[in-house]
Amino acid sequence: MMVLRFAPSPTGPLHIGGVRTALYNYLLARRYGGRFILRIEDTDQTRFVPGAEEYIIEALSWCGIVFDEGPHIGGSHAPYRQSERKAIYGRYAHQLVERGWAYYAFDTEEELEEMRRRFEAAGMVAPQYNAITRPYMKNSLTLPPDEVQERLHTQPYVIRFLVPRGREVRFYDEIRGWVSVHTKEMDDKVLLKSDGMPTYHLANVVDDHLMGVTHVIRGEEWLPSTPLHVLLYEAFGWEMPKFAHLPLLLRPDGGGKLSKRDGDQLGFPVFPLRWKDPHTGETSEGYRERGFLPTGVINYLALLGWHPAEEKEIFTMEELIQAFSIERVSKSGARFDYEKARWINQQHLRALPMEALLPLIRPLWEARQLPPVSDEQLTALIDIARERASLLPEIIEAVRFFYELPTLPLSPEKEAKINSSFAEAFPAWIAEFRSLSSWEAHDLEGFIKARAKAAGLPLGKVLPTLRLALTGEDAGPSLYAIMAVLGKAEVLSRLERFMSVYGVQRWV
RNA sequence: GCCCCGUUCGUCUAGCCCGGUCCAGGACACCUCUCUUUCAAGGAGGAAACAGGGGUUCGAAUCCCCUACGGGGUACCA
Repeated sequence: MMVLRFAPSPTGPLHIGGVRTALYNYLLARRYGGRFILRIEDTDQTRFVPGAEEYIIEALSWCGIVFDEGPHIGGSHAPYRQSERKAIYGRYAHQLVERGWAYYAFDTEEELEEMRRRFEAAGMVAPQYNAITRPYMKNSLTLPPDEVQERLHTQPYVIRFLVPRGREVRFYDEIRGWVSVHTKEMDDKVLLKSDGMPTYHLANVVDDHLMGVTHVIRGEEWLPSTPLHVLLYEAFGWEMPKFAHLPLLLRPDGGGKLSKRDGDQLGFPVFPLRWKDPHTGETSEGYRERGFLPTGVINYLALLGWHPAEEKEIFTMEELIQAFSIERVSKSGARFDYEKARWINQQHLRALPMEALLPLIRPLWEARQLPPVSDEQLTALIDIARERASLLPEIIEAVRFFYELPTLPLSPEKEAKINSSFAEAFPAWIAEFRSLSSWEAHDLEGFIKARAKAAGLPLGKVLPTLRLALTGEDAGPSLYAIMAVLGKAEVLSRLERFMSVYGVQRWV
């Protein structure tokens, strides 16, 4: 059975690139009826951020990405927080030492620093802990056995991987094909830190094995350390999962990968949900708060680096699951295009049935403390506005006329669009509106068209003035629909209000 | 510096593995026209790309090599 996992570290909010990684894992798991695990990689206790794990879970849940196992729901491989699995890694690390694949190292931070300085002075660019420098360091390979035993009991130590000499490590990446690296390019990475916690490399390999993970889909930043992971699988004698390294999400200006720190400095959110930094108190907006639909975000993200076999762009999650395949993921980094994300969201917004849209709009309406509206009224307003909205709040903005009287007098530019001959005829029109028996949009349209024709006025002169009088705007939804939702009394009152400012005398 | 990965319209990409059907297809954005009281939406059309150089071949976006550029990695971070 196929088993996939998403393994974020709770060092802050999950950014949009992380959501995409989770999504691809999820899609593949669902596509082949596999299991999907959430694992929290919190092995760096110094970087722990309160609330981050909860944020990650809520964000993915909002996106519609659901797990079969995880810290929030349990499962047969619990616990799912690496900090709670600490003892496991220690055992495996020592096992590697016994087998000769790893060794103890006692060098202090200062000694490591000193080593780097020395080798840099000798012309080395970025000295590493490897076959060349290792002999000069304090570790169980250079120190006499009794001293090693002594130090093991009296001072902190780490366990480092002993990179074998003279080997070409090859592995097949499902997206990139064969990748190979020579062990002379690798360094003796720390496997177990002096606080007893594992580093990512050890923890990820041990957990993936223990949890039966069959496919590791992660960001490209892990590609260079995959040879180490390959060697670890070999050292343990475990079967390797398949690897796929996703191209990175790049900043729109192309200058590097989209990072958490970019915040919404770029003019669009980089987080799924709003995040308030517990240390600085800074908040960053999320896609949810911007008014994106989760399906819209997911759809856009799916297309950022993956292309379906057919030329189709709008997908539901279910359709994505059916269409997804790792072979069609592209190799190169993708820049984030906020305009296209909006367009895709618009497509989803239009496809959303009213029953689903209404409960999304009502809380926004209420949060703005707008006048109370019945479901019928709100439905009518949404109907009027949804065609021209890409984001949820735009629906409310498009019906501003409903809850806000036009500002009179109008701006000079708008004033210039008032048709004087029609303004002159206003009193007569108002009287006739008042005597109308039906106030349905369709009937209003019929009446206005007929009445304009009779008066010899082109619609293009009548409607803009009427719109200005009723909404204070020179553009917007169908005027007949606007009149209908506004209701007869309100329309008449606004027309009279308009007349009181733009009375006939001004136009004679 | 070294190592790894990448490079098709402004952007996301199709095509590349299995050379000819590609004077390179789609989408967003842009421009024009159309519909419309207006703004959107819709419809029609347009401009817009194979990083450069060498090979291989009758023929290369597609295969090989080099160069350039971009990105990632190079921590007791993930």
